[in-house]
Amino acid sequence: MDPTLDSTFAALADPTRRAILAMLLEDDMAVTDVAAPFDVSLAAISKHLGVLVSAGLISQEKRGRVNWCKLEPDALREASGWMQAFGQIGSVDLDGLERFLQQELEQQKTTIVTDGGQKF
Amino acid sequence: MDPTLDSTFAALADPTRRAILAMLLEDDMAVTDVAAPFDVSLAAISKHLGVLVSAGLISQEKRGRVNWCKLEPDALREASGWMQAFGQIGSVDLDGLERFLQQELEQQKTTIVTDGGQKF
DNA sequence: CGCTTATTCAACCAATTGGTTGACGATTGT
DNA sequence: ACAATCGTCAACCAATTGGTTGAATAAGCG
Repeated sequence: MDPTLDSTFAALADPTRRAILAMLLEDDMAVTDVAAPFDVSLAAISKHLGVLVSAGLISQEKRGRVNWCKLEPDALREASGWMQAFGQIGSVDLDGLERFLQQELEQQKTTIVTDGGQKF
Repeated sequence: MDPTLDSTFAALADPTRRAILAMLLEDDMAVTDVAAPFDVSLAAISKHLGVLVSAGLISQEKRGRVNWCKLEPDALREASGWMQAFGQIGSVDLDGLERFLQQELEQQKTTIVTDGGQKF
């Protein structure tokens, strides 16, 4: 609703929410399907999705009884722009980024599978 | 101490801490000088600086009785990369990234990494 | 040595966060 | 009509966060 830098960074600070974003990168998903790989309650995931909606990082559209979640990557632009102010970062190697992204996604899934839902 | 994406984003989620980082962009500063423009106690700023140190976004070096704060922009690199991976997907190479993710998923199904080292 | 400056520490407080469970409204299928 | 499914809501709980104040530590100064 009021996507600020605060809410964007706060939303990204949680690994479960970052994993959700990575999942939504591949396809729009129903809330239940988003929740499936995680070892927390559906209500907890519903809350996480609410945080992501508030930050403008995803949108939800209810069709029938299914609430579809859709990535809104534009919301990252403002936060990304803030970081560009720190010019020292330099240009980005996209291949490296993809590997990095994939690694985190994979680590999320691995943690979920092997860790029995411990806190990460 | 163990700068993760979690701690980096969490540190950036606070506007006071972002302002501190912007100040340190121009010069290294003593804690007292960092605190000067803010309308909160020195102890509060000291805590904020502690959060930034834990996230690896700054370092502190005590010379005499003055604790100098120095920006460490490297810590922003992986966070910035994570975000830009999303931000550029729509305009750049969504299909390519999806193929990459899918391919890597298949590859890593066999080599399950239980990396406790939490690099991200 | 004693005063002042610089900074952290410790205890406390209110608000927020991430999680739970159970009840509930709404939609779909038989 | 009835039951199952989808998802949110409300109440609760423990841990964390951002803030306070006051005492404590440490270093420079006259």
